[in-house]
Amino acid sequence: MSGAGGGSGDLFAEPAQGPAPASATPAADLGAAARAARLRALIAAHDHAYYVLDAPTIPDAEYDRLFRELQALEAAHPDLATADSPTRRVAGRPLEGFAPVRHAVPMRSIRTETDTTAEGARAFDARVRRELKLADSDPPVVYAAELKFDGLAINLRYEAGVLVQAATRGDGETGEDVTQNVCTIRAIPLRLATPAPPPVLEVRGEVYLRRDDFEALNEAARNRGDKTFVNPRNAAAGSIRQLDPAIAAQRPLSFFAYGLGETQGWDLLGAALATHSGVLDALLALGLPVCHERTTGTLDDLVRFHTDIAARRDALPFDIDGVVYKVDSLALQAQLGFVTREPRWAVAHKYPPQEMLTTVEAIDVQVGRTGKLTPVARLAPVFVGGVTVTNATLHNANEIERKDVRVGDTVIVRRAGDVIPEVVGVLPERRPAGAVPFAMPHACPVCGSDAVRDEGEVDSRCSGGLVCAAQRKQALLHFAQRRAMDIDGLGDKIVEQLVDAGIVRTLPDLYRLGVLKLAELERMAEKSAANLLQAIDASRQTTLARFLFGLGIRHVGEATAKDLARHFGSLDALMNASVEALLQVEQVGPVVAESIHTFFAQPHQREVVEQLRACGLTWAETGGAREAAMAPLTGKTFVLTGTLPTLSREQAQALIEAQGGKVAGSVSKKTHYVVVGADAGSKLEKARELGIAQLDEAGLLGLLQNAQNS
DNA sequence: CAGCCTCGAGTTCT
DNA sequence: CTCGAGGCTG
Repeated sequence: MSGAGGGSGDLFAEPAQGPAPASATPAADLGAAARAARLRALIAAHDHAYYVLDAPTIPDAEYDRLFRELQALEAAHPDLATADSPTRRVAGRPLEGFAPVRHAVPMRSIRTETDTTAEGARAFDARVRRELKLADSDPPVVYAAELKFDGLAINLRYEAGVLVQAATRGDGETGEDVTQNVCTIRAIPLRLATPAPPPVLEVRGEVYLRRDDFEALNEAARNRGDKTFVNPRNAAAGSIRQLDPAIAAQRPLSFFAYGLGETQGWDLLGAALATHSGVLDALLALGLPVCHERTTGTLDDLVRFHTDIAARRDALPFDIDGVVYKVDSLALQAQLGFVTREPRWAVAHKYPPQEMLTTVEAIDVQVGRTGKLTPVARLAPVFVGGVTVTNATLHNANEIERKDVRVGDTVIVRRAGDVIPEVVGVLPERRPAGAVPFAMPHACPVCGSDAVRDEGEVDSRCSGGLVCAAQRKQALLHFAQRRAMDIDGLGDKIVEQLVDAGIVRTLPDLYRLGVLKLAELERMAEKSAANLLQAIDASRQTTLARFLFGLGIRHVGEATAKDLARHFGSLDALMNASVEALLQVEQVGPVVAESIHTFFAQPHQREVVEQLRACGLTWAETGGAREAAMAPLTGKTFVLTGTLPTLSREQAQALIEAQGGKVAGSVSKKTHYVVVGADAGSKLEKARELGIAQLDEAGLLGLLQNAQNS
């Protein structure tokens, strides 16, 4: 089916024409009426293409031009304005309140399956078969499965094909008239795309906000200093209940149709309407947006649908809170009927909620390796998205101020596609009396040194440096981590004790530990003490890059440490390098060069380095840049994706780097090769897009072999 | 100078 | 994984 305009082929290639002159003659009025009708059809067709088919047909500027021409025409000829004119989408006066609307057919809720696993579908199937008195030998029941959107349920009433009223669900019997606001939603056709519309057609569906539209909306609100919305659902509901339609018009709301209310003459439309899925197809043909994430089939298909959607839930462009199963045959639906107010032929099958309410019990301040003070919300434990959450970072003072999180507040916690819990927002109405705004401390909570927040910075930092026990602990943990010195068994619990007991104050102290000292610690039996000492001992033999990374110089991470090691070849060459010499290293600019130079200019740091060398730390040194330039893969950038058959990611990286190549984390134009393993994801797609050479493990090994021989 | 690309740093729970 | 900042490129 083509769009609302009726389907002539030149619809999208309308030549530009100016608005009709205001001082039109009666003859010109006839032209104006035809032109206005033409414009309405064009705009409706473009809206349909953009919002329903998701396939824009003209540039925004061109659309705006058509729209303004129609507005001008209708302003000049008020009698031309019609009920289905798209100009209705931006017009309208603020309301005093919403008029109640009694639903001709109640808007029922559907019961929720309690089992949240994919197997929950079986309980529904079993109930349906029992009600229908089907034997095991009878054929399987056919179902329709679709998404349960997290938005606001709306009833749209079309009379003779024109949208005349939109109402919220309310209590199911009586809702509110929100026609003006709903008219601003471009995805909703103001006129049905059929030459023979039924006398009455009520369409039910969900108004929602796409996640990206929600983010953009909040971003704009933030820039204006306005209050932001907590989640897309609240934003959608708030927009629909806006009294001023001009505001609602600016909210990028979307809509999906999923069912019917009252109908008159609808049954004349055809035989396809024997099933729920046929009804949805018919609604789509009438120009209404219907979500394409749906399926029909038997029980196994429902289970598969639930599993599939669960896996892709976070990647969907909008929030859902589950899936819905319906008996597809309308005849069977009628046979099943209702229990009290809920249909027996449908069930909502929800996923574990990704958002939950909890309370803030305290806001603590953590001190990081660089001295950064990070406020952390201690939460009453909540089970959200499959795990119990008790902590959530609040990032910095700006973030807290923006969300205005206070101790005692009830907050919404989310665990989105990433794993990391996040405080989404506060419910101000649940705030206890006397809750005070959070203030960042002006002294380090660990060592009491001044906490400084530089001009233009969002972070506060403890100025105590290594005097601060927190920073010392973090520095030790960083030094010991796998990608640095790789000291197995030196975790946060042990470091905590070592520092608090005053046994370890500096990095070299680690290498002077003995069994006797370790025996003083809790949870440190002979065996684990021996293991730890063994791990520390093994770490003496290392690489220059690991050692540099382990020192924790600001702005020197793993990649930069490798660049520095390759360029200078020896620690002494690096320690004595001038800022100018440091700037010669690739990826090192003024900020990084200054940071490195300052670090090694401090006698205290040079002392630490000397002591570490005296403790027996060694690594192979090279001739530096000139020698590195001889390596066969110098200047080549690789990206690893997926799982290789025999090599681990680390092994592959080491092999590439051994010959001067570099392994980057993401694919870009500058990538030379992408090494593709099993279950490769988005990186492979990107590589295809950019036409970058692909290697499998054998190809990589071949390349390395060739490079070595040449 | 703007926009792209990469790296560093911080974060939670099992 | 994500954000922000530093470095590089056109």
